Amino acid sequence: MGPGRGGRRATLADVAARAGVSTALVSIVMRDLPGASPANRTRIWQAATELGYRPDARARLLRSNRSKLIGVVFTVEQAFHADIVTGLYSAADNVGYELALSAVTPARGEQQAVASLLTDRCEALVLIGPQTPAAQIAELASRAPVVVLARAVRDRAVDVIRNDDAAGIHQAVDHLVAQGHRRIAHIDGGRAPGATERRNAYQTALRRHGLTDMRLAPGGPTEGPGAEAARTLLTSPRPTAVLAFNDRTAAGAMDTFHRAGLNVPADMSVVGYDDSHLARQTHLNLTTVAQDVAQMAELAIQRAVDRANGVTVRHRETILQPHLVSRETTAPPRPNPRSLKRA
Amino acid sequence: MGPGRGGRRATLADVAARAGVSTALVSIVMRDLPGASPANRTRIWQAATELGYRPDARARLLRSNRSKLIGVVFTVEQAFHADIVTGLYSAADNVGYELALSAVTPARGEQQAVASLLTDRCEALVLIGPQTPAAQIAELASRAPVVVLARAVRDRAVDVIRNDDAAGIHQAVDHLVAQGHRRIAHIDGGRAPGATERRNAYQTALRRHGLTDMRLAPGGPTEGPGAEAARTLLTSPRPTAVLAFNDRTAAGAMDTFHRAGLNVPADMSVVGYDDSHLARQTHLNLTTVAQDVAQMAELAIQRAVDRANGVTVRHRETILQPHLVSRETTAPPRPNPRSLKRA
DNA sequence: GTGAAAGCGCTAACAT
DNA sequence: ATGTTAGCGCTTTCAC
Repeated sequence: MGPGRGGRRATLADVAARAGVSTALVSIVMRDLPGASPANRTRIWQAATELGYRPDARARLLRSNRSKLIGVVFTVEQAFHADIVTGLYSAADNVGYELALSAVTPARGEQQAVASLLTDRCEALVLIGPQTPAAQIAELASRAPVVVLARAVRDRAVDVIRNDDAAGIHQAVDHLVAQGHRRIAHIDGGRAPGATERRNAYQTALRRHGLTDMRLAPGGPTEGPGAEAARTLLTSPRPTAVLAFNDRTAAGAMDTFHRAGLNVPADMSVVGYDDSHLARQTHLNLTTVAQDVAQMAELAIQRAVDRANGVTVRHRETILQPHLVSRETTAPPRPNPRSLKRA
Repeated sequence: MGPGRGGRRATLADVAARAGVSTALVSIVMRDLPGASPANRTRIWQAATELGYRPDARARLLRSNRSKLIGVVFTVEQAFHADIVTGLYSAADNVGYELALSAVTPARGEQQAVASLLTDRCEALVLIGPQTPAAQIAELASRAPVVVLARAVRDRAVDVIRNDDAAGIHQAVDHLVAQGHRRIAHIDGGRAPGATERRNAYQTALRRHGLTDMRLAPGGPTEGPGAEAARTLLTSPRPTAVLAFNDRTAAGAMDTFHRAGLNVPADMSVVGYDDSHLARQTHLNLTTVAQDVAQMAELAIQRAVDRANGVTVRHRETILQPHLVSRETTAPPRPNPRSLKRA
């Protein structure tokens, strides 16, 4: 039975000794490189298995001076970040890289998360929706290639992959207007990355449709602020549709509406943003603006690897087109009793 | 200005050369060990800063043959896991360890997550709510100390930190019964870790109160199943209270109730489990059974470090007492509408 | 196809 | 207080 855990972990040398070959040969076999006879291949694999040998990542990387590691900074509570991390894993795997995850928690800032990644000798860093000021991110970029995901950072030194917030919001507004909505409110994301872009786009979009009845409610990127902001929208004249900063904001808002006895979408349409796994939950079934997470992840890894290998990259900023996913939280408004009276 | 990124990263030797001292001395200073003159300390720090020097974790750990690394396997979409990870970071920090995070995603199994941690030479592994069969976990434990969090695993080889599910459920039931509820349903967690324990405890607890009117709805650990299960509870005779497997299940159920025009808690009381950050969201404000996450995290790290250092640990399984947090989703049932008949 | 030997960047003994 | 030296486990020439 297995190696137990009493003694030292098995090393390359142990395997070599047991197989009666040199360490160099074992190294070749373990990495599946050409240059070893089939006979030795099997013999070495067997010895390795018997000893429960696992290569030591530290030593390997120290020697080859390539960590094949991409550092990822994400916020542990953000559902959308989780979706992206999922995508990053597959993308990295495809190009032979590993991910080093470093979480931002209420007690662990982005600085700290980044510092540990640097110590790990990541070849590049991917920051998901970072809150760090652009100047600091730029400075970081002088130490390692940096790819920023889901946030706009205008700096020549950092790569950015993000979605076209304006386009997404416009699609959402177009959708609502096409259904006949005229009073469309927006619950914004406060200081969250992308909030400003979406807020501005909301205003532009309404104007473009000749709608002057704007209703902007200060919100935030989570359910709580969404629910609270929604309460302020209950007062007459109530909007017939709400565009939320993201899916979580939307979920919070819907909760408020349901509690107030409103039916979504009959009495109130709601649109989210992100198409996170939350939106797809059958009980929410939220109409939302989808960012192509898989593609974002793929591009981010691609970019990170290219930079790490000194490939010259042309576009520092890649802006992806989002698309509306129409589910069941939007519908034409039903005639408002008060406007009927007026008519 | 900084080091730029054209050349090699600075090494200990570079710093030593620049400061005009030996590498050993630099090593001492970088680790803040006693044994260097204040004069050299400042000189070395300055040289290091000028060169933008960062110690290489790999080399350091390779040499000292202690990785000071605790591997953590978690599921990226689970809110409760996120809470635990947050706690683990602080706990590890307190004892001078780092965390190596390895996520389980829809496309990346627990096996794979564990394998990468093993390659990283983590001194111990913490598995959060793993789904892996006990036998495999036991086998893993022969390769490295393993601490399992939030799941029962009866095996001499692995440490377990979990909460007393039975006690938690009993508290919840006691709370509801004290408020006057007699028809209490349970939406279970399906095959999720802890689901069986909670389901059994529900039945025991009701019996203990002489309540024979059980209503067990098959659910799951997320909102979707919770919402769906709740629909089956709407039929008469409706329960007056629902005990959900966890907070997410509860959130899904509440959503269904609100849509059905029920008021929580007036028409239906709801209790969750975990006291995840979700439960604390002001819009939910969920009565729930709280596991002390900080303490779980602390104990897990403690245990992991002890094992890694060969300390003999007495209790392989530590069972924490949860406690009920009474918020605003529970209240005494109001008289059955059928008897009031629209009064 | 295979092996010997020289490091990767660092720490830990042991000198001085 | 400071320097010298020998590796940690691995990959990579460069011989054979």
